[in-house]
Amino acid sequence: MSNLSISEENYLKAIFHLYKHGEGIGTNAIARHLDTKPASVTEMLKKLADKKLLTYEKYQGVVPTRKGFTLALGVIRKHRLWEYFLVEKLKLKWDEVHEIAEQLEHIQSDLLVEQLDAYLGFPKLDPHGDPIPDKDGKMCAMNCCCVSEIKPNSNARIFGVKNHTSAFLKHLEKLNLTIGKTFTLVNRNDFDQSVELVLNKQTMHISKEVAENILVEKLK
Amino acid sequence: MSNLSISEENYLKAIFHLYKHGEGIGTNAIARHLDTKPASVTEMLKKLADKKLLTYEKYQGVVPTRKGFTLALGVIRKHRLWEYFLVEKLKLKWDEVHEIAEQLEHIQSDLLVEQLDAYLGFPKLDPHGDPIPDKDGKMCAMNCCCVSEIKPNSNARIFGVKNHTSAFLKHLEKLNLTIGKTFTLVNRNDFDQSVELVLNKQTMHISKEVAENILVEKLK
DNA sequence: ATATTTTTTTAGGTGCGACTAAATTATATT
DNA sequence: AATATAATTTAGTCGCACCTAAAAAAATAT
Repeated sequence: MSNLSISEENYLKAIFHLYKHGEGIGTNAIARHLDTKPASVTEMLKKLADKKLLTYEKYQGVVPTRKGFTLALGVIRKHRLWEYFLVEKLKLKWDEVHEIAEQLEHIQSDLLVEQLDAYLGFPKLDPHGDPIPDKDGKMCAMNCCCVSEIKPNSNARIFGVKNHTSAFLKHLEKLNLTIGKTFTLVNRNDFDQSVELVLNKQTMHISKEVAENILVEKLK
Repeated sequence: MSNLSISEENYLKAIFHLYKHGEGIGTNAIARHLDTKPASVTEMLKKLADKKLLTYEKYQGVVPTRKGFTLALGVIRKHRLWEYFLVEKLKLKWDEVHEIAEQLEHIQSDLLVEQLDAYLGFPKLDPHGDPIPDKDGKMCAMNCCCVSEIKPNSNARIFGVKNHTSAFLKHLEKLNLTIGKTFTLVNRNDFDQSVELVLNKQTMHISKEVAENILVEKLK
């Protein structure tokens, strides 16, 4: 029975995300992700290594083990199920749920999670377009990319977001750039990487920062 | 903004319950309630007194302040709403929800609580018959007593329970003594305070311990 | 290849919430 | 009222998860 503290779960989650985004899992990166200091990370890595949740050698970085992976996925599963619940059942807005789910993801009860999943109808995607791992950690493959990666003159449908902060999501809401919307990217400006797109026959400008954080699936 | 730790919330809750049941709020009693040691309680009482959640003077015991009272009620509200949710929506059994609600009650988000309450239809009672405080801390008055307090030859309807442990609730389930059931108490045995009652035309015996933990409303 | 910068680790400390053992105060008994 | 018992508090520790400052190793630049 591996019962982890909230901190330990958060470390595993952070390491998982860095690993998946191929960002290189350094002490510094983890610290930035968790809003903590590198020295604290080093200590925790030793503890997690003792528990066989990752392999760690001084100065050599970190590799999660299968067990660590599985536990991280379990936390992510809970986070995304709760987000789905909060939006679909409790009618919270997509920019209101992240902080709450950060708390709910640490509730320990397998029974609870499985019943919640069933109650929600085994959803595949959370309100931000992220795939929800099933009971066995499997999740649907994602075939999407950032707006900053698609070519001018292509059509795309908004699939999800990379940034989950309330500020960003509210901004998207204001621009009417929500999940499911389709648009045509008409131009990318070389000097600042901002893009022009047409949505509902209206032309709009979005900054590089915004473009990098919107995930789309290409159409046709 | 008074943001309490989980420990602090648990102390307030324990003190509230002792206070309400008129059990005398001693360091010892609180420790027993929280499965901790009296010395630890003393320290925490000082901290809670500093935060004006109770008044405390050495060796003189404790009195919760209005603020402490309100915060305790808030935690209890959340506990009971979550229990209701777990049973009514997720279909957990009444003996499976207490532990989980002990965790969920510490989730911090006013918005979440109010939406949950609305989603559940503003329930007045939780699955164990305990009243759920509303937004303002008001809850319906309870007019019930223990089976150990009613007289032979009276009819009663089961209203709730005092003991929330899984063991006790499973026991009741087995005896078919669940909320809403009505019975006639036919006799109380002097030597062990056990009682005989008739439910669905069947006579059954229940121990003093069980009788003390079943709440009933008297009929006719 | 050496020097500089960045990253990572160690050493030593802090606050929280628990603990044990010992001292103190309150309560009950005779 | 004196004494025994029970409740409470103090004093001193501990583990966890964080911190800062300084040392060590790795990466980068010259």
